[in-house]
Amino acid sequence: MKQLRTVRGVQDILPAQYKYFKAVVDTASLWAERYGFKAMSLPIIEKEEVFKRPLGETSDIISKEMFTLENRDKGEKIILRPEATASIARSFLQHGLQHNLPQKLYYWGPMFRYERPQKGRLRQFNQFGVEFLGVDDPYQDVEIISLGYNLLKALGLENDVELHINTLGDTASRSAFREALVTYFQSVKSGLSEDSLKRLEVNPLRILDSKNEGDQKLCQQAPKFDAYLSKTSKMHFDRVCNGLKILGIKYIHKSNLVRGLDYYCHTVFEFSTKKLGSQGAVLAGGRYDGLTSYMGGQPVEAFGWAAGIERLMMLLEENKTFNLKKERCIGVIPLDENAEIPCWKIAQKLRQEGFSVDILWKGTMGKRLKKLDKANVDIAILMGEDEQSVNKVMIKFLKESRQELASIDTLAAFLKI
RNA sequence: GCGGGCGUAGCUCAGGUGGUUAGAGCACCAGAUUGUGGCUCUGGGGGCCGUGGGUUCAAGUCCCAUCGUUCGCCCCA
Repeated sequence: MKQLRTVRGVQDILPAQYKYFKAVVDTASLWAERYGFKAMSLPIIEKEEVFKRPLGETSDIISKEMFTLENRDKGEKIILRPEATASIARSFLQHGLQHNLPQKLYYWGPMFRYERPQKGRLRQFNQFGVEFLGVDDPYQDVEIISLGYNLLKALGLENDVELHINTLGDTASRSAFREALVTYFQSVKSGLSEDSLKRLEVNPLRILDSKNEGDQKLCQQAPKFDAYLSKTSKMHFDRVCNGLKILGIKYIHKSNLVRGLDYYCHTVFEFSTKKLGSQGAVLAGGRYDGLTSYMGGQPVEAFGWAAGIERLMMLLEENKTFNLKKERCIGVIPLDENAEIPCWKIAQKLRQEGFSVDILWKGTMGKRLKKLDKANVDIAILMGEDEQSVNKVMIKFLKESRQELASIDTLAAFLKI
């Protein structure tokens, strides 16, 4: 029989890696809560419409990366969510959260995109995200970016990433600029690369960050966004930059930073790394004031970001400067049959006292100690005939190569020191 | 979706121009060690050489396809 394996582009995360995954989620949750965000959970399946308009029909995610399902009884189309910001907006409207602004929400969970797999790019991957709804002050943009910064710093990754920011302006500025770009690039169309010809149709702003040399040359002569930015857009962005300076967060203004999703406006940013090949973005987001109105609700100003948990996990694994929390754990070894039940009771009691305890029922003492040593366990508790006769156990401190007898009744107190 | 590299033991990898029973290190198991782990030594188990087809007297090795992975493009977390 053929060996069963995971489907393309998805992965198991075994305990050896999961500890890093958990470190990312725990650290991110901790920091989100320090900023006043509240956790919530969203479904993995949604109606297609939740994403279609907000992300844009022509976006890659909608046009070619959706996992679709059929809802059997109604024949309606269901999709596996490709991201969660639109889900948040849907949930926000569904439950009337706009009546209690602002809302600070965070979530994490799997997302699905039908892409060509690569290192750091999976078809099922996990994102951790925060969304701040009901705020228009540019300093709040900075506040949320600083949460991302603090998270990366807490993970010991601040030297692995760069912060890139840009503004997409308001709708009017952006469409004026877009028009100017289209006019310009139409006039030099013959010099554009094949990819950029497509971009000209789908997302002309994208031509600006083309890696093609010919495109880049043409871009030098292209209209500049600055000339089309409205006064308020400019002020917004200046204030964001100023806020970052106030908090001492280094950034690079990349005027060609564009997001592929329609719902973004004004500030967009990404923390990106060079250590993951072409999958550089580890934590990215921006402002999306119009998102709720795409769904038929009142417009609500909002700012948020999402981080790729697996990408951060990979950086963490490589970096090694991050200290994983390790609980002190104990292994209990009954040396003969008579010791089994007393040992079991001891283990139960210690667990109730808050210790992590494993019982090793079988094997020679040497084998069992060896197992504990390999598992990096701190303390072994041994009980054989000798100990039982005096109502004690042997406590072995594996890291310190010493052991001493301890009374069973006062064991928990003894170990807590 | 497009172009390139790579798939040999659980892991990391050797296996010139095709030629006996496919190797190493680490890991695993057992013993040296019948109440004491780490160190050392000795032995052992493990392989449809990713899969399918083809060329050949003969394929881990060459060819084709396919799947997976990886790098770049695209895109993105």
